[in-house]
Amino acid sequence: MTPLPKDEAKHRRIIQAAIQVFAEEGVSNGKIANIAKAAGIGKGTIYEYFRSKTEIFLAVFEYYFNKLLKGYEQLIREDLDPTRKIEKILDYTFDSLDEQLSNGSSPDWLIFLEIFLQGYRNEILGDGELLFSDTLRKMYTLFEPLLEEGITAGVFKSLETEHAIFILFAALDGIGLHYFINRNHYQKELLKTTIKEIILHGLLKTDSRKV
Amino acid sequence: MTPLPKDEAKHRRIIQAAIQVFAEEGVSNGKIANIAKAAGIGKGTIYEYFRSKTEIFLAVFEYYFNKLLKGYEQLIREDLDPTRKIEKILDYTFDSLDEQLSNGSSPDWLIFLEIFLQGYRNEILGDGELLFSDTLRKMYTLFEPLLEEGITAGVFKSLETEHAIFILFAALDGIGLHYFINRNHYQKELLKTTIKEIILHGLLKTDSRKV
Amino acid sequence: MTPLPKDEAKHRRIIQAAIQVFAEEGVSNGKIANIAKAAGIGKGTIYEYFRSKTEIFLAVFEYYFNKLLKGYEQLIREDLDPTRKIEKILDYTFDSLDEQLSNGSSPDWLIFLEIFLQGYRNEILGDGELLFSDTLRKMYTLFEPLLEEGITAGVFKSLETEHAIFILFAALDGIGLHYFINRNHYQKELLKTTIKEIILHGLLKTDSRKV
Amino acid sequence: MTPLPKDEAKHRRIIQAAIQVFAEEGVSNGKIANIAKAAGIGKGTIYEYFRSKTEIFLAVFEYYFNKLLKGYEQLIREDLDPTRKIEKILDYTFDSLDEQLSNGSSPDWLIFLEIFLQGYRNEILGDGELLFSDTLRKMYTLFEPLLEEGITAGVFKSLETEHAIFILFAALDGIGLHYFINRNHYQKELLKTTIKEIILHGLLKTDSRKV
DNA sequence: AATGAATGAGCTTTCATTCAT
DNA sequence: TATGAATGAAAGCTCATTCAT
Repeated sequence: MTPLPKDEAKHRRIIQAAIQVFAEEGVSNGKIANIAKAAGIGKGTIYEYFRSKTEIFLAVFEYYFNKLLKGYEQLIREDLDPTRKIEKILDYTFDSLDEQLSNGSSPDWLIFLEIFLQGYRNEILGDGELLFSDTLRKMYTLFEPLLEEGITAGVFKSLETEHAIFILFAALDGIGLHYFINRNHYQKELLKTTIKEIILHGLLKTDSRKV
Repeated sequence: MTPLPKDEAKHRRIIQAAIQVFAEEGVSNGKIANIAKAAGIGKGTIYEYFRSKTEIFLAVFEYYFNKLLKGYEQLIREDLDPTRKIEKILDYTFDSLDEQLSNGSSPDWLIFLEIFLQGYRNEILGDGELLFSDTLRKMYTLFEPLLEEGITAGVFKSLETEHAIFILFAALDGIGLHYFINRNHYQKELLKTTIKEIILHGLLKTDSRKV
Repeated sequence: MTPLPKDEAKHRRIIQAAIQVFAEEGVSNGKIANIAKAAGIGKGTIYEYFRSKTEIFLAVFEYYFNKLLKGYEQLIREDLDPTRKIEKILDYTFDSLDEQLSNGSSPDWLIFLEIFLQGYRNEILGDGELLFSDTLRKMYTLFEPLLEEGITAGVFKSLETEHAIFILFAALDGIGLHYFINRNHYQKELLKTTIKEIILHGLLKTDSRKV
Repeated sequence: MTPLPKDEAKHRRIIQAAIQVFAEEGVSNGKIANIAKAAGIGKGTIYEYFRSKTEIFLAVFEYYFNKLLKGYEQLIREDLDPTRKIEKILDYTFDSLDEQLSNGSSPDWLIFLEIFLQGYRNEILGDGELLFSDTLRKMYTLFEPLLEEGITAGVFKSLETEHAIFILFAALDGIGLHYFINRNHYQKELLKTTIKEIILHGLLKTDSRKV
């Protein structure tokens, strides 16, 4: 009850086709027939590789998740001081969004979100495994060492890491999403600088608490 | 192409019913028949008030948007110093999320997001009016005076307001969404304090730039 | 979870259409679309009256069962001596088969059998309620009083009624089925006489056991 | 349009596999893929031995028919008086049914019937050769000598053999089928005795016609 | 104005059959 | 000769929408 995939390349092609179709038609609106057409295969062939539409959802979700994870993991492993790393993570997020958009303009982020929402609702409603919120938390934890490193080094404030990292990731996600939606109305570089400024140095001009 | 509604109360009841159904079944999965049932009216009657399911989407979206807008507008109009206002906005966001969840736990935020995604996709693809991204920007602008006030008063740094406010709102949205999804894994009060700390005073322990 | 049927007449019309289609195409081969067409309604309408194809099976089965039951019940209630009743039951079986065949020649008996087989298999395999074999036994019991009456009256041998009646009914069923299949190769009247002869007086010329 | 089979053993293995699959899934529901799996060969190989699923049906039918025929033929050829032969035929029918059921409980009789029904319907509807009802009559004739022998010997009444044998076989078939379905509710030995009693000596206590 | 029975386009999924290897 | 990946016709079922009452 797992070994369906035969031709690994075709398996990937179907996922790519699904992404394309979901991007154009929406996730719960995306038709299997169109995925097949986009993949250049017969409708029935889809079912040689995936047991159901839901299984395609999950595969697409996993694909994105791993892509995201890999990108961030690499950054976090780099030998840089924590402040610089945060800056790079921010830059990376914006840049990879832009890249996605130029590469055919398929709004990947939305697909991810849409699958997530659908899966998450099922999760709440009792069906489905606790996949989605767990997955998300796996993402947060990825960033924890970064924060801990900075705190240990005495560069960052000694915030409660678990909650602080949640905030940073969630904020980044929100900013990414909104940037994506409004990409034509804001200047990327200015956004990047401003975010760094606020996150690193805060909104207040003078820190009234300093001794 | 506008004057359908006759009985204003019934019109509202349908929207409420739609929210309830969308919350339980998802937006593109929510059935008109169930909306009618939840509203206590006949299936056909829905079509006396809305021309199509899409029109219901939009009405629900508008309803949420106005609710959000009203909540934030009120806060922004209050006679408080800008720093305190930002704190109240944060508190309000978390508290109203919690309230939504306790009131029957129907995940309103998700509905908003789901409708948004769907509408936004159509926007990109050329159908549909430029409603969604414009709407969003209307939201941002709401916060602008708050920032300007703080800058003028010399309390906030003199950031480029348009971009700064975009960031603050987007971050808040992301944090709200993730909090919603993970509400059982984090402590609300600790989150609130940490967010304020980071946004207001920044992540760095000592501001190397201070004179 | 029962009150689907609205228009009783249409409900019956669908069952009739199903019988017709099952007769022509077979039970598991009979298409919903064709049932709809035969009933002169839309495909979707079927599902306003039946939740699934299986539910149509069962309704058709029930229809036949009740028809059979009613026919035999009436005969058994008649005020005749037991021997004569057995003869009438036999006559009735043959005559109603012939009537079915002349009325458009749709082989109802086969449909009954086919549904039975399908349902019975599911029964064996664990799905499905113990409907079919129970139903069948309800049929047998119907004939029990007839036998008991004859025994009490000293006309029939004192056989173990439960088993004897099983045999008589099963034999009748078999004979009915085979007659149906071979109706053009045998003479009805001769069959009827011969059956009565064998069942009532036995195959042996001289009953060697007689005292 | 006949010479497909190459490897006789594999041909038989496919038939056996088909029986197994039909027994579990039903005839029109039985999947070629599963037959192949059960036969331990590739799906495509089936088509080297059979042109279509229908051809498999027919082969299975033929297989059963020959098995039945052989069993009864053997009994009829035995050197016993006609009365005893009838008794043995009855015993044999019950015993081989029981044996089938204990041998993995696959309901072979049902498969035979199901294929028969399907084939017979096509026969009626004009497709298909006149295979099924002819086949059945071949079965009846098998028993004719038995009856003739008894009549000639003066043991049996001088009934019209063709019709009488039809009745005896049809009754036996019905009894077999019903016994199969209700095998847990009746006592085999009691059934056997009662059947013999009724068939041989008739239902009536005193034969009023005897001189 | 309100209804819900009727509808059919359209969806996912299945599976007998083909055919390149 | 044997295979199983590929296929698409076809089937059951859903549901937004219509419209007679």
